Amino acid sequence: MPPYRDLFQEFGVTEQQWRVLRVLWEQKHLTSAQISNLTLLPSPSLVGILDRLERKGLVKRLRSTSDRREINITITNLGRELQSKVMPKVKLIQDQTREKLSPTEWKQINNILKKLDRIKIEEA
Amino acid sequence: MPPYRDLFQEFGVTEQQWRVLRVLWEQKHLTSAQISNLTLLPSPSLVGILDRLERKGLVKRLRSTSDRREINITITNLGRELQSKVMPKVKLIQDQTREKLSPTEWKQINNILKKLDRIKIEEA
DNA sequence: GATTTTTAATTAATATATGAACTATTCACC
DNA sequence: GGTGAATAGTTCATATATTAATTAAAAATC
Repeated sequence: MPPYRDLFQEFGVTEQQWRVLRVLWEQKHLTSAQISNLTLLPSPSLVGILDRLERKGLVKRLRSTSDRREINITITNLGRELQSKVMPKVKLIQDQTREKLSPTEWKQINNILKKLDRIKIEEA
Repeated sequence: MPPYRDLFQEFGVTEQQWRVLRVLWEQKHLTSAQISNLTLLPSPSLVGILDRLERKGLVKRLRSTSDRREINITITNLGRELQSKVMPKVKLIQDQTREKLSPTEWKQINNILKKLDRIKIEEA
């Protein structure tokens, strides 16, 4: 099993669920659309992902009072605890991955990916 | 909608279904396990993908007589027709993609991907 | 030759992706 | 100030991924 999935599974979340927690960690609250933009997860998928995160008590949903169409999503204390437990191990894996490429290759692939991302945006 | 998905949808197949047809195009028949290796599609997914391809009359399943555990999968004439209709348009899109990168960048990313692929195999 | 182990394909349960359609609000314009 | 267009979130139907479990057949071992 791939290293990240393996790690996350140990803590009972999936890779996509982690992506959501990750952006919620830094912003106090976000709407579903904002999370979708930050994580590139499609909003219909997000409904289920948030359901499952909520069921585990890792996030909370609160309807906005200013615009009653919006729903503010917040990470809970439990969610924060998870982050602090898992994040160090995530960093470890990241470092190991980066070490498998030379600094030059690392720069090259980042440039190319950036370039391809620009193309993607043009097409959208 | 991404260009390939867009194209395939016009002809009523998905990207994964196309990946299967693509490898069947060249070999007279393959087992599910062989298709899984060639396309990197997990075999449980393959069951459904082959079901849908079969329902559309694009492939056929035939139990092997030599080893009755195996099932030989063949592309039908209809499947072959689809290939010859769609393949030219696929090539067009491929060329357009390659043109968005310089020859140097193209080489760089291929080298890096090859390297990362080797890493993946090591981990497996 | 009967028992155990492997292997090929499948099923099952859960999670996610994709595209369309729908609901409730808000906004824009007349 | 009401009506139609835009927006946020959701639901729906279908397709696929993931992991574990299951079934049938073949191979290996004793």
